[in-house]
Amino acid sequence: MGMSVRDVATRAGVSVGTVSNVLNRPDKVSPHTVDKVRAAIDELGFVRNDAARQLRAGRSLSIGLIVLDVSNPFFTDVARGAEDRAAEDGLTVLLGNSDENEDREAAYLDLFEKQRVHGVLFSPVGDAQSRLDALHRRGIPTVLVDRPTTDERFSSVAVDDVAGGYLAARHLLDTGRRRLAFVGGPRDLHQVADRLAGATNAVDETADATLEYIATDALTVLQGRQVGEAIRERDAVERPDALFAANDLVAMGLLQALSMVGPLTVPGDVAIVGYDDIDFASAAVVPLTSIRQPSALIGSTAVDLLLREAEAPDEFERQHVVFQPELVVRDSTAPKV
Amino acid sequence: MGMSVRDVATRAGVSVGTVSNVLNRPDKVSPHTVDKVRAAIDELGFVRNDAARQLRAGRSLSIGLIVLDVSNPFFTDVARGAEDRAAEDGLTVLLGNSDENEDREAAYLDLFEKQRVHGVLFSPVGDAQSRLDALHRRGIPTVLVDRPTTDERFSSVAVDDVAGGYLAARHLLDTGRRRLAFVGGPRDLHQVADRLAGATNAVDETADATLEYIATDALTVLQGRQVGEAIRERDAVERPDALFAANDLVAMGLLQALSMVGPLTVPGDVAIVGYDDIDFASAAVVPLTSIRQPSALIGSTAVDLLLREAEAPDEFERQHVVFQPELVVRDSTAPKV
DNA sequence: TGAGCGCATTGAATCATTTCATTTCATGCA
DNA sequence: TGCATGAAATGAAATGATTCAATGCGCTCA
Repeated sequence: MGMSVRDVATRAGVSVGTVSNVLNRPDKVSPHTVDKVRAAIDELGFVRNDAARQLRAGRSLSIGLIVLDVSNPFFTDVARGAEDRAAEDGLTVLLGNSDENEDREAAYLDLFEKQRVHGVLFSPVGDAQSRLDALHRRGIPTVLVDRPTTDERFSSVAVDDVAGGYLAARHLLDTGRRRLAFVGGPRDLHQVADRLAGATNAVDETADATLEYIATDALTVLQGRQVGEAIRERDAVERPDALFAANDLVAMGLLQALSMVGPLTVPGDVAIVGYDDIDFASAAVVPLTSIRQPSALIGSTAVDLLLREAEAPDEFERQHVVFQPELVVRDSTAPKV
Repeated sequence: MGMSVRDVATRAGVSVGTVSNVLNRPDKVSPHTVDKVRAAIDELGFVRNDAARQLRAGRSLSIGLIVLDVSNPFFTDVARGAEDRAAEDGLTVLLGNSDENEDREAAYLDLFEKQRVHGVLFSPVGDAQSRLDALHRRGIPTVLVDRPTTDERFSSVAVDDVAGGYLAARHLLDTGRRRLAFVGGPRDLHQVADRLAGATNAVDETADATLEYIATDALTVLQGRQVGEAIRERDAVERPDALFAANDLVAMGLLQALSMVGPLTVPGDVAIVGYDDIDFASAAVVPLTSIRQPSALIGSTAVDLLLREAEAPDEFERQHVVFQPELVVRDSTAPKV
């Protein structure tokens, strides 16, 4: 228990400096000595103490990542991308789940600061201005994730939700639909606003097409089901022939309500497009057409920007990376027959 | 930047020892001095360096937690319970996602050891014998989560899956069903084996009841759908009138296949019980009866045992805590009319 | 007045690692 | 043989918070 470099040094008959060199720059040490030291490490079961390392180094070997919801596959994929990229530089990702709660978010930021992380990646709850100001004031490299910004103090990595909205609506129009409806809310979520804006752009290009906005209180299956039930009751002339849901959960609710009961069919009477391309989307009763985001790439890119900023905080130009989403076509939008 | 207790001490005109006392035992310091020191801390923006604290203390202020799948709501609830309990003792939970991958699991264990965590909570991948042996050899307090064991070297916190299986089957029998089928696999998952065993016990108590085992390769929606489609095609005499799925995802697949197409209804022709009571379960087309596990309680209890062991490693008697699951009745098992 | 008490404060030592200026030593070359 | 060279190894210093034995100080009471 509690073996230190000093114990290893004694055992191997060398100095502590040499043990440290074996650990960090084995090429600077003669092969014979390296062997002796490695043998001593094994015999004693020595495990490096990260705290001492970090104290000496002035900062930790980790990056903090705060997501809005760990159980959302989008964020777990982002985390995976970040971990893999960080591992390339021998760094670890500390994962915090804010659960859209500002107090939890603030608690994680405090923790990360005490831990002297290299920097923080995060998807802020609300506008988080005060917390962002504090991070900037303290000079902690910070990259905003899935949150477009023009703030020049921070880099950001996001996906073009306007383009995603356009893709979805364009696809519906291309497959012959004309009476579109966008389902989602609340409208002050930037994802909702942007996706709707993109859809609007596409509809505006097409003379005889219309787009209705149907608001929900949240992006959940239940909310989608309720909207779906309301739509089911409408007269045929009032009914949209295509629905674009702000995310896959809402889309699944719509699908359930429309296809379960009554005479309507998907995609026969109504086509549905979701957003996020979660696993459930392809496993739905009618496999769901959706918009896929390059989640892992978002994570790795964010780490990349973070490390570059951490290396040269003054010179590094903050960047705003925006990825393009991708349309994944499945049965729920097959053309009308 | 880089303010230390020394800077704070200078600013406040006191010694470093006093600053430390203000931080850790403010009642031992005169109120006037406390104010001076707090003011200096604010003015300088001093943030404690965890690495130095941990170095001195000999161990970190955290507990490691490794789960099989962060996106499974069961595990995020466990994590929440653990975090809350740990916070009571001023500790942090480092969350690692093994994703049922032994290499990732091993990497997290290494990390936690270098960090000198208080101990490790984990839900091992496979039998993990070698990793468990290593933890024991090094004297790292370890609590197994959601993994019943009789191993006297480790405490464990789990849910009685046999009882859960019994509850589910008993409920189906009580509501008048007689031809039961259990759907799930692979059978070497202890959850699958135990839940099936419990269901078998219940069926054995009832003279005219039968239980069929229908295997799946994994516990996913898709696998459930496939089984559901096969059942839909059976002749009425061959068809079960009640299905008990090894988890809610499988149950949802079954529900989709049975209730979407064809003449069968749920619960009219076939009743369905799931397991885990995930959010989706109550939002399904037919709200799903399910077995709920006290997930947060599992997490907090595990931390509890861990801390008691960490305090007195030699005296503390390892414990095997087993919680009882709970039946949550919804529409999918309404009695036959 | 001075001994005795207790609260408040001090600051050197400690934790484990890394770094780097210095030392050691073998080798090659004149 | 004497000297220069450079690779290898050394060990003291530094990182920042905490602890604890020692000290200071104000007060009471004889």
